[in-house]
Amino acid sequence: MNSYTYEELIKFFKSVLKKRNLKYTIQREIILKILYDNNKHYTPEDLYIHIKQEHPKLNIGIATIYRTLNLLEESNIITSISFGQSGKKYEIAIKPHHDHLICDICGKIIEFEDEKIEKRQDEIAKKYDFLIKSHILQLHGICKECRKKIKKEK
Amino acid sequence: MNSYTYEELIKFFKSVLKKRNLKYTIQREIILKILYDNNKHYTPEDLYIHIKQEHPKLNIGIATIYRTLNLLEESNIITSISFGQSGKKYEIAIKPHHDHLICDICGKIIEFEDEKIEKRQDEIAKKYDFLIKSHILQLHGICKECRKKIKKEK
DNA sequence: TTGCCTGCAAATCCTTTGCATACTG
DNA sequence: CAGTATGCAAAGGATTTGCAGGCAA
Repeated sequence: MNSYTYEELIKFFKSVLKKRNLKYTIQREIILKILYDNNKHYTPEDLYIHIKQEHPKLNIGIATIYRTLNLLEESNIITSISFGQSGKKYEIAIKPHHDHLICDICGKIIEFEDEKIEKRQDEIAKKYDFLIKSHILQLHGICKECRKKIKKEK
Repeated sequence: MNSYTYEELIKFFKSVLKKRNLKYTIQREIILKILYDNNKHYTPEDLYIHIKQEHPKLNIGIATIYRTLNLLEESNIITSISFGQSGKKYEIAIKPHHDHLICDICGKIIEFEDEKIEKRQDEIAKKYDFLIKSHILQLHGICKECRKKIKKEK
């Protein structure tokens, strides 16, 4: 699948900014870079703390983070999601379609890709007359190693 | 659609209440009934407005709705989810697993169920020797109505 | 130089909490 | 009757906005 390099992503971001007569600032760059480099979900607060630590000389405000996240989300460069009690979390949207097996015990992530599922998704979209832009598929559970460990403990 | 009848659900709810020494009130009943009857995702505000209209004589407070939703979520009777700009939405949890088509423009959520995808997931899990406990499948994009709107605006 | 951006603080919105009264079991 | 639940209003958090100075194009 077509993964974006960081350079390609920046290029895309800059073209979005240009179209909307907006500017490329160091704050916007840093936020996007963190989200790109670390394949994790961040709350605005997470990002704020991360930036304070990594860039102590930069006196960033939380408002800038909110504004930037909203801008990136509108531009479909990042997406947000929230389940249960957890707050809203953001992650890069423009990435290859890596689906995930996630072990809820040890946190290990196994990536996979499956043609059959992708194809079936397209059929479903057609049925509902829906234009798919991206998708998220996560299978949560317990990996082989953790199941072994659990057995031993018993 | 729901695997539980309303009576079964109420019975389950009452047993939860009993265990925790809590009481079965008209407010709790109404909220659960709305979520059961209308197979939709509600924000607390949505529910508040709905109840004000359907039960004008009942002077319900928004705090009660929040408290009840938290109680129902803790009890795993409902679940919450939030995508994109939309706030947190609640729906009945005790029903067959289903996945989501999410319109990134208007925030509408279309639910679907697909045997083929579920089956394929099991095959993938077997391949990696992984025990699936749950999964998340979201197809993001633009719904029919929003595509129409966009066309008109051009 | 011309706006857009930023940090700050104030404002706003959403959710939770404290309290006195009402209700369930 | 005891103890929980409710509505109300106030408190608490999270997010947005207004503003004056700073910066990208």
